[in-house]
Amino acid sequence: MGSESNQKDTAVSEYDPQALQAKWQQRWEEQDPFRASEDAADPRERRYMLDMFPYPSGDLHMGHGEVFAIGDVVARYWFQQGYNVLHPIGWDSFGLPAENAAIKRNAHPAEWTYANIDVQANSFKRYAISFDWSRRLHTSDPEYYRWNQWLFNRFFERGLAYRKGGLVNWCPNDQTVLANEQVVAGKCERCGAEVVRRELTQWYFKITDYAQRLLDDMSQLEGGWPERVLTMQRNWIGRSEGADVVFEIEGREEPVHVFTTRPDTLFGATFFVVAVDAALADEIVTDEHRAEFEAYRAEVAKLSDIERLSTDKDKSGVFLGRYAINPVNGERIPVWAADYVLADYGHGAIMAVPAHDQRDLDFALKFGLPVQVVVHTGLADPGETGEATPGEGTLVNSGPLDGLTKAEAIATIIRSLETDGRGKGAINFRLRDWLLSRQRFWGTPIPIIHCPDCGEVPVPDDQLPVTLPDLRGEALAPKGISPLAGATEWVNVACPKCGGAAKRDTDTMDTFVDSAWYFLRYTDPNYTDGPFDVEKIREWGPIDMYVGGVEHAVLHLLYSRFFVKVLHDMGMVGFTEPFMRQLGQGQVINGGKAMSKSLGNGVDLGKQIDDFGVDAVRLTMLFASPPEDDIDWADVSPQASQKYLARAFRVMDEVASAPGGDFAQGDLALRKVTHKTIDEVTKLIESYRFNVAIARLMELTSAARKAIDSGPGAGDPAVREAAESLAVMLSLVAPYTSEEGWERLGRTGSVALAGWPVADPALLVEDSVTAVVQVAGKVRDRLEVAPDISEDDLRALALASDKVRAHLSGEPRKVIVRAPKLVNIVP
RNA sequence: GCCCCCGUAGCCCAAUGGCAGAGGCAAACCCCUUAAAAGGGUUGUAGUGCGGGUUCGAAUCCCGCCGGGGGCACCA
Repeated sequence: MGSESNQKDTAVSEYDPQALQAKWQQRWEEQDPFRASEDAADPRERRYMLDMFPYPSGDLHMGHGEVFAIGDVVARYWFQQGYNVLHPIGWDSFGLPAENAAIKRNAHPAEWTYANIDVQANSFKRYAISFDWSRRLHTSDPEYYRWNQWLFNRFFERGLAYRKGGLVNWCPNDQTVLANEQVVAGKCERCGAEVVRRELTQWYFKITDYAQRLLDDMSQLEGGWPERVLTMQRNWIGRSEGADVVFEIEGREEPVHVFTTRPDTLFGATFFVVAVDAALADEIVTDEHRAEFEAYRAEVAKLSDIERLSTDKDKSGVFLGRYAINPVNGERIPVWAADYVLADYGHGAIMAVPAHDQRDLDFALKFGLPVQVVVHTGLADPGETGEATPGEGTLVNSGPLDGLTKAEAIATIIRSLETDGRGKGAINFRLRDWLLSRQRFWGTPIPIIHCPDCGEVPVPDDQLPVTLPDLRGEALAPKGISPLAGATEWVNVACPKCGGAAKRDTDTMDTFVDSAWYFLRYTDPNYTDGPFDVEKIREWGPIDMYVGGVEHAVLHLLYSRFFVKVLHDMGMVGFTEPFMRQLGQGQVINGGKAMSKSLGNGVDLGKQIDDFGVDAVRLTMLFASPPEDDIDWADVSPQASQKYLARAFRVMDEVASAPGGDFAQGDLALRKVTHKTIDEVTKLIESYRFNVAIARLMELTSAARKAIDSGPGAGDPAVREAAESLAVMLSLVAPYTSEEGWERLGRTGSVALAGWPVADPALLVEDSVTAVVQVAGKVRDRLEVAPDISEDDLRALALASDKVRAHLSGEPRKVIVRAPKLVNIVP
């Protein structure tokens, strides 16, 4: 090939992203290059890369664009490294939006759902994500949700699924109950409506049985999960250590337990508080006080959660006319009902120690209850100041505890309580059981039949799945009870046990049940003998990398961890944690704000792709910032990304040597750049620092550009080496550009499976390095030295420098040498 | 109120105890062009939010503030 520019101009092709997409998407469709192998004889090590599966709310949006780009880099890197990679995709396709759409269009939720899934699947294919499409699943398929029901039955058998009545969170907008985790600051996590409390009988999973293990097993995740997510889970589980103390209530046979983290302050308990909505309050209130109590209870019930839980709200409560007996000193203390004590934490009742607890003090001062100091902290009397003293100190007014420190007193009193049978050391969790019933249609029917004679009877496994009846349009409108209740024919069945007339449970499961185990089914989504093939999970699990949004830090991730522990106890999986590593990506925002319809600042992923091409959009997402940071689309330039890709493409396209040449004959300077880049990019990808990795690829591209234009020229083997390495490394980010470049380089087969380049250590060694010589921290000279120079030699060289000596008068006090890069002389 | 993370150039971000700048955007200038676009190239600007401290040496470690973000929040 000649070097005349006119000849070059005709040879160089235009970089046309849309044309490349059409060409290569079709080839990949034919070649199916990312299929995971189940062949037991396949010697490749297995890796499981999982993206949080999408909800089919419409087409893919910018957030999907980011999260799947990140996951795809990891998966494609592993493919290049020669692993047998499982990188599946499916849809979390049960849920409310489908139902709302169906009501509006007088249609079935499935129509909207599966139409959206098709749209998203096509977008994923265009977006060039390296999925194994053969493992696709949808949670709304009866063949999927049948296994939700099967698992429910197993949980039920083990006492881990149970029904109980109680106050629950109710979303008046969605007309359904919510789990604790789905209530954020008193509002519905999904729609933002203010949540109210309702008395309902509902199904729960007993996640609290696993609270301690959920906490303990986090040690397996340290270093693999973002610290932030682990902290959030710890907060959510909320373990506290203390004691259970038994109080007699005058006139009640059964004593009452309270949980306290401060048993040392037991002598300072001057009153007793029961949660106003606890059954105990209703039971023990005297006739004399009942009217007042009921009025108060009604008033509290009217408050929204937000008002009720607001910290700066005035304390309120009523005296119940009863007295409790302090077990350590026999004192009679009045029993009050108040809303600052929660019915569903601890035992729904507390001993109040106003001197050392601010909440109790506020209450005591408001109602004129006594304040008794039992820990001398050196601070002023809380009864005078209104400031409780919860800190360390010496016990006083506490009989046998006097003179002890807080820690000593806690240990002593617990021992003493245990001896007397009046209490014991105890641990309490903030975590509540997982409420899983939902009064909505588009979900998994709870496989229980209510029989007047046999009670709650699970639908036998061989009769699963309990499929949804065919309801559509108006029949799905929220009425406060499940739409399934209206399907009379469906509801009325024979009891599986006695054959008598019975009714199906009409609630459906929280969709978080669907997502709590879907990753296990990817190993064989068509498996018919169980939710997943135990043998295949042994091969693939646990998941090596899980990529998704931090918004699921407690919900989905906690539930999945719980499920896997139960499955472990059932002997179905060999591990106790599902996700060994987790990468939580930030959000894509625009102009400093979350994208929203009301703000009118939405950016459409499809439009971005139309304008700049898939590769440029992916590159922009990954180059903008570290994965976990938010990306402000107003700060980035997909246009610039496209320009870079065109530049990279031209380098590959202009290589003038034939494939298979001897790189060793190539220009040494460029070869060193190439190998240094390979080395650094490898480390950067492995530490998920994709933005920096891309910067290195840009440098390599510039170096190759220079070599072509003003160096050894396009025919030099080093230029080919640089371009081929670039094509492979860039393929993680920009698969279309790389495929085309690879083909232009005369290479055959998909670049995606070409194999990751390996840096030659011999080419990573520098001939010389610049050593900086500082005097009192200021740079005074630079020396070119051998990289393996000894400390002594470098010290001698530095001290011999004229520029250095000019700043020295006499002998230096100290010389610090860090060969080969730095000498600091302290005069 | 408590806990965590983050403040580096006009902007997005590198540098994890050793020369503050790798990369990009924007800006300015040059080459190419009849011209423009495209393309190629060159260049600056910050002393790291503020104040202390540790150290031969601090963006980096420690303490206290300021600003931004997040989590928990009447959990006994």
